[in-house]
Amino acid sequence: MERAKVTSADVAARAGVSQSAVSRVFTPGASASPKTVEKVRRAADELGYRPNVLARAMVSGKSRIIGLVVAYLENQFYPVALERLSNALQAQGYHILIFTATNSIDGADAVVQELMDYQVDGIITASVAISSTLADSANAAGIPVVLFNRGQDDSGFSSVTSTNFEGGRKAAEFLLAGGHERIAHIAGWQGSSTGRDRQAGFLSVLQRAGVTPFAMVDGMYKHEVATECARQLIAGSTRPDAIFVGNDHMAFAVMDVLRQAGLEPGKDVSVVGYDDVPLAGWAAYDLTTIRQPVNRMVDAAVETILAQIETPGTAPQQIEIEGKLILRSSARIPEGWTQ
Amino acid sequence: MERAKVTSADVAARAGVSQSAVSRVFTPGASASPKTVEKVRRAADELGYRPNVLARAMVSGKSRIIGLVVAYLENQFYPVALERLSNALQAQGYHILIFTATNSIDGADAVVQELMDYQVDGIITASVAISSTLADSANAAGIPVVLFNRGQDDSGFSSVTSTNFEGGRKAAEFLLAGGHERIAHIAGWQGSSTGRDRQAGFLSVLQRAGVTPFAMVDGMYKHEVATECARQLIAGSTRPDAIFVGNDHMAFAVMDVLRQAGLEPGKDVSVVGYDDVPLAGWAAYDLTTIRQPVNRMVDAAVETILAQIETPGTAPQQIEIEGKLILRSSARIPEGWTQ
DNA sequence: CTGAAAGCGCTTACAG
DNA sequence: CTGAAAGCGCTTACAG
Repeated sequence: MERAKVTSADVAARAGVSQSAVSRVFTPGASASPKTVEKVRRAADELGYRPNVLARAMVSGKSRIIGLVVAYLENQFYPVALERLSNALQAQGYHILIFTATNSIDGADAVVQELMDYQVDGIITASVAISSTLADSANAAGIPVVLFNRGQDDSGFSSVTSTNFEGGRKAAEFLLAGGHERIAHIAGWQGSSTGRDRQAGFLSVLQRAGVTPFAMVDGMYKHEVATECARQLIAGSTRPDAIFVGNDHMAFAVMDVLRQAGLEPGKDVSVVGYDDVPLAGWAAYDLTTIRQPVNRMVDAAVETILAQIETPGTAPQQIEIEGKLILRSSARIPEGWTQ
Repeated sequence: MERAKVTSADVAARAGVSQSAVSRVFTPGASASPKTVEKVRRAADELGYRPNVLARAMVSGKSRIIGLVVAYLENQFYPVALERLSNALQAQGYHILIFTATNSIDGADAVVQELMDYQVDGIITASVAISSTLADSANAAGIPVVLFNRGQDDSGFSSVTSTNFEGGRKAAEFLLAGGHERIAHIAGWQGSSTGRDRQAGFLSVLQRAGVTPFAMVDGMYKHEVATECARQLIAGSTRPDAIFVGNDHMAFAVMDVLRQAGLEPGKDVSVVGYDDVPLAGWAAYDLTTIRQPVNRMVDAAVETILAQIETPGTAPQQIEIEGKLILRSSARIPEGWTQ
């Protein structure tokens, strides 16, 4: 029962104008007399005509589609970012073609290649790195790429992150000021820039203070891995009195393990996370954490990618947005501590 | 520095064959001699050629794009579903064009219209209803629509839900069997079929048992609304001894409120949710809930939409998948209770 | 199996 | 402002 698609030619016939006239009426900025506009709009309404975006994309070379590669959707940070990203892009007349990837390099590559087959105007990768081969390929095709919440030095791409090194420092300073003596770190995935930077910032402060971390392991940004790490951390005869965890998602797992072992976060063991996802503010966790200002990060990503798309020649930029420490009850607050 | 796009004509020239030959080599099922295939593949590789999906879509009338409308991304149920949906569709060579919507009818309508402009092969709406006007329009265009986690009687669309009425019954039976006497219900949004069905099932059991609900309010599927509802529920001189909450996302808010008031879920007040999102299984909540088998729901949605796309004339179906009660510690378990 | 040609539904110079 | 025409990059009958 599929009604034949109505095209601009159908509208033209009904309105008694040329097909080009119809096109102009639907092209912002094109010129048409009020009378033509009127006739065309009426005919279009009667016929239920809407321009075929794909055809427009073919001839104009602009698809108004942004490819988005995401992973780690269990981590609340990403759905929240995705929602805002989609809204911001929709408001500008762009839409998101979404690809889910594993966190392996290969996974992202295959997916980005497919993205390019769709003639996307730009690509945003969230929490995913891509190979330099593919980087070259995107660059050659003139497709801007923005790395979201991940940096990649060699790529020549734009990136938007929080000040991860600085965030790691803040966590360490806070924990040190709290008088903790056995500070452990369950790090973010060491295969990612964010995991490495947070850890490096954290270590830099400890080192300058002459403190050796109680323990340091890679939590891989995975809930189950963090659970296992936390179990082992508290299994020995001496335990950490503080744990800096590479992101909130893992910190929740750590807090669950502590409580099940009868340890109270904030009292027996201080826990500091990274991100400040909504859940971190819920009473069940009330997690002290370094906030990644997701809204500002998204806005920056949108701004930079649109600039590169709409003003060819715009240079890629590496944007870092400061994150601040959010004090809650999961970690002891140093006497007289002021941000 | 944008290298000119390489087209099938470029490849043809280099391979010394016609443009049609190149097209055939890249069209699954088309005929080409081994020698042609060899020459074309080599030339394509050397040039870095990949078919333009948009051009293919235009002529074939198949975009291999599925439009997805989502909302409520803070509720963990949806990101989890989205991830699996995207993976399942990618595996079949389809991709998702994502639109975020508010939960208002108008929002979804505007968005679905835009989706159709992209010539999507099908539309999946998660947690969003669409108007009958738009339903007509999608039907007329022959675009299958699948409602995910939402039903809509009049639309003639496919839908995939869990057995919501039955789920509401189960919750009520469980709570009654547990000897609770003041059972409240913070319902899912009454503007949605899921919210209404769960409530109706719940009420049907209470009614047959001659029990009047202690209180019944609409939590709108919103965390903050549920927080407020819970506060009021426990503010009076008599309190509920059990609360059935329309989904897990709201149940978490309820548990937070109870604890902050010094009430222990599962002991002072039983809480039962709906969904069984991953967080429900984490120790901090350990929420008793009716599981919506998200994987099976997604698989059913994919199956039905692909059937309708690839075999025109396939009738829409309303699929209901059974959800079972998951026992955890947030609600008292009746003596000798067996599922 | 293969090439020449038409056509998918648009936008955009080009003349008028 | 407007129409005729070319062209975006493909697929697909149609002959051979």
